[in-house]
Amino acid sequence: MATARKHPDGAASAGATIYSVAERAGVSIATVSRVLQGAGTVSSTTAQKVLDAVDQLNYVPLGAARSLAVRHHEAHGLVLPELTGPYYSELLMGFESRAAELGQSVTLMLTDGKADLARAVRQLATRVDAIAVLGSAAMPPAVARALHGQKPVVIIAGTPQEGIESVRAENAHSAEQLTEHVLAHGRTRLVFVGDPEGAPDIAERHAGFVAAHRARGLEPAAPVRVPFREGEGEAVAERILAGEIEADALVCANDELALAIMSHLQDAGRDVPGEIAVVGWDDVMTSRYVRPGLTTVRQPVHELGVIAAERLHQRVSGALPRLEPQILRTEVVIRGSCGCPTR
Amino acid sequence: MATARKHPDGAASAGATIYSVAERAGVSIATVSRVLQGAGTVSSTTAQKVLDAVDQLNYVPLGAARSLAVRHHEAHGLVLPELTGPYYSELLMGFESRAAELGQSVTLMLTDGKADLARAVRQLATRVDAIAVLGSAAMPPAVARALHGQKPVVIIAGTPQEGIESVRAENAHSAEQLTEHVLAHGRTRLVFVGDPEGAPDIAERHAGFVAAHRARGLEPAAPVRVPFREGEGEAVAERILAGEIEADALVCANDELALAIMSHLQDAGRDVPGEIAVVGWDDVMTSRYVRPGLTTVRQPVHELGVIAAERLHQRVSGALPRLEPQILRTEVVIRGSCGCPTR
DNA sequence: CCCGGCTCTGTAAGCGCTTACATCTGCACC
DNA sequence: GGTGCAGATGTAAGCGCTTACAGAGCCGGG
Repeated sequence: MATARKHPDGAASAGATIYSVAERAGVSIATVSRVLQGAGTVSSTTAQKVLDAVDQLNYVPLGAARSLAVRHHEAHGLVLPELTGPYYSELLMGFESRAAELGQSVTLMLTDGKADLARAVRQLATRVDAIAVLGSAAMPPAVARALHGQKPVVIIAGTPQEGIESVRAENAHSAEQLTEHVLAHGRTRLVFVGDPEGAPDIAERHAGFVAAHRARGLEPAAPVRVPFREGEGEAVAERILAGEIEADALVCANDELALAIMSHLQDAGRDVPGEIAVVGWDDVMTSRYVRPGLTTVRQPVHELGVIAAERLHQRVSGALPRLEPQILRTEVVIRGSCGCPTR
Repeated sequence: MATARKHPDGAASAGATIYSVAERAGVSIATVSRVLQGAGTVSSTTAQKVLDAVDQLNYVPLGAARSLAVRHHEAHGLVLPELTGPYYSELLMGFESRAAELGQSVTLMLTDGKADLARAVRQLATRVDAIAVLGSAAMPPAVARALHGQKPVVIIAGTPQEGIESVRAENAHSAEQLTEHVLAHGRTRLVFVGDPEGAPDIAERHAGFVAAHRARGLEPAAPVRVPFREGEGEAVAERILAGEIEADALVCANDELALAIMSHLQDAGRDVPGEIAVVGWDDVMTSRYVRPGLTTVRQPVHELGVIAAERLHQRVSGALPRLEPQILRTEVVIRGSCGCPTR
């Protein structure tokens, strides 16, 4: 009846193992495992003994050992560029909540500021069953490809790559709608602010911008290519104030940019939207608070995260990759900065 | 010379193991491990053979197996309530960046909306070497205590608990300073908005609020106890508009609250700061953009995250817990909403 | 020419779990 | 009273790595 014990030490609570628990409860490690996993049949009196022992020893199973045995990490990886602004946070919240529901931990990796990205990603791949990557994350395509084939991968809001699953929000159509809305206000010199080559979704938004012009037989002006940094907004505003950029409406690639420009312009005494209209993208919190309210586009960011976690889990559970990109609907939010009297 | 191989299959690249790599490279698994870990001495020609094999098989080591062998997860856990607003994101970014520098992955858990918190935390404990918990995370103290003793724990911005390491930003003193600043503007009916019992840092801020009054021989009014939700701000504003709350200055527990109230008040035609001053806490992005700019307090949130990651790592590496709480300095940011002409 | 001491590589023993399979009860049934 | 079966438990074989230890070459010095 003596319990097998290659593990002589039963002391250190900090190092309690399934063996010490088994010994203390007077059962075999198999029984302990069964009780803890709720698998198999165990009499209730035995189960109680085990539970007591677990309690007394303050036993926490070693995840790595279980992972090795079951051959699953029970964890999903998420790769984001960074976390400023509400976009990524919201996405992460969606991802985490769904992953947790599915019993998966989430291991986060931020790419910005990382010296050796490839190494970091490879290291991540080592500890998770599947990985979701934000399209805008500065991830060498080669890395993404290497990952794929090793682990299920889904790309969020990025250019779909051959054979890699992807999910994103609709961009081009709403951009066209938004642009058309501004044009309908009678504006004629619209300028797109943001770098279409900087990220795939920006490219799409720009495409919508162009399409709206073409639909009216207009030729769109060249975009003002700037990165997302808040500081860039000021710079753009300066160029406008200096007359370097001529425009009566600005279609910005995101709200941060739009807000910075708008605020700077207003400080310089310009009338927004009177002299110049400004619209953004993302519907961040600030956009509701500034005056005039910023007209923008709302994306189902939270849901993007949820879906990514969901797909990952299904793939890990053996589902086949979904061939075509999943595209979620967005919504134009009209406030005052476009010229509408709304508020 | 034949390589040991209990593992007959050498096919499936998706399932490449150290055995298949070893076999392919014509060496033993020990050598493969040495090459990959950069430990021990391996001739460069052998190393190259291994590297080639790794490449061809697209081999990704199984983290769980390594963790089990080295008896470290090489991962830190971080428990936050949620991720809206810049506070938690910034913290997380600090945490992640430092953890990554130290070669640790970060596994994130969000408590809001989690049905079985205790279970979730226990599950987290299973997969990481150490855990940082945000003080405001709705974590049953019992859980925190159970964790502690199992794994190193640090509490961020929370009430220090017996024997548990903690790090936070200074609150009481800056709150006193901020309050005194408002009082110095000649305001007499200040009201604290926020629930001192809701979170330990709020309690401290309230204490500072009270102290500033006492220092002038004034008796502070009772706080308006409301939670953080943005919606609550509107409700408070309504109560002020209705004359239910009498005040010529509002000291709010955080910026979200302050902004919501201020914006609502302004929409109703009230003059801020003319009729009523409003100050907040956190210096979120929006606070720079609204007019008047919101006077607030800036905390070294990023650094809080960095330090937490740092301490965790040191503890895992055998360092003793730091006895007294580490307290970081904050900074009052004066803008216009307090009555200053600044801008 | 032998030997000590390198350098490089292989052998094998775990790390702490899960789980298929074997074993052992006890009990209902004939 | 024997048979069969279901329920409860134990046995032991891995899961894929790391690493202490040992062995095999090889070099130079005495």
